[in-house]
Amino acid sequence: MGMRIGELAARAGTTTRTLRYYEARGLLPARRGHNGYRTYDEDDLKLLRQIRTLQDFGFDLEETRPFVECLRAGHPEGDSCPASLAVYRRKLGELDALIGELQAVRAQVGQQLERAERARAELAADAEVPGGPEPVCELGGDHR
Amino acid sequence: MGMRIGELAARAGTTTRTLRYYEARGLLPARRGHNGYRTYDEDDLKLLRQIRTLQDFGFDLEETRPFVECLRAGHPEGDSCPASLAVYRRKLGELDALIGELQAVRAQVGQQLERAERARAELAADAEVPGGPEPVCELGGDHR
DNA sequence: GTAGCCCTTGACGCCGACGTCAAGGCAAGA
DNA sequence: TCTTGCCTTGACGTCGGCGTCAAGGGCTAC
Repeated sequence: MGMRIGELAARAGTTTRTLRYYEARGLLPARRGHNGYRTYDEDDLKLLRQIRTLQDFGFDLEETRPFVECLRAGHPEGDSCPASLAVYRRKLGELDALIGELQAVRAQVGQQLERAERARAELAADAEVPGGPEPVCELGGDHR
Repeated sequence: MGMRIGELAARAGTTTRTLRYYEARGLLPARRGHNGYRTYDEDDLKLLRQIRTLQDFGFDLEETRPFVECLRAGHPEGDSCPASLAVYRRKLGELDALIGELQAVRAQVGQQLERAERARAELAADAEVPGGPEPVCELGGDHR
């Protein structure tokens, strides 16, 4: 029934280093066999998968703790407890805020790009009038 | 006309440490006075403001380099050069990709939250039938 | 016995953009 | 002269989530 750290890591698609790190952080403690080896069971795999899923969502390790504790308290899902739901909600707020900021930045950068492109177009057009097209600025850009 | 590092930092709303860091990175070299003090002028302030603006947009320091070099080459704006426009475009792509990922995560987390809330609602409803409402799980959550 | 694989702990490395502290120099005002 | 305030260089600390290396122990197969 039990497995050692290498197998657990492989089954969760992660590394032994990561598991030891989680243990050091108190997130995924391990039992020890007679020889000092860490021993895990299927429940640990479930905990670990919960952590990894949330990590993939961009949750901090600390934010996964309520989910892990909820599972260890015997609940069917990591998000069966209010503390986990609270983390979900907080994360949604953070995501919305971040997405909003990034969209604002995206708009600003887009405007800057358009403005700069218009400025270069005007320079090019001006150059047509006097004495033929002259190069404007070739600092490292478009070549190749 | 010249100013020392403290004044430049204050006028740009940053710190002396930051300016020394930029200099170490070769981004904002400084002349030196007779006593070894760094000396800056209004052009340096302009360079610095360009860097800070881009940093606020989330650009890496290295990504600001083409803008700085463009200004130092005598162009009116940091984005008057093709290399700068290339950075703009690359950044737009990165932003779009990132925003897309975050929106996908947001949707997933939203679904998880709804599912978990429904599950709890069903548990609460089930509890109504037998012998009155019983507490479901109070691990650290909603209190206060 | 010995090769080979897995395990153990400990500890330093990484990345980016600085913060923070230490020890000392220069200039100006009281 | 002494204090005050700004300046200098150098170097270590921060944060998260591990990667990577070192030195050594355990167990199995041959």
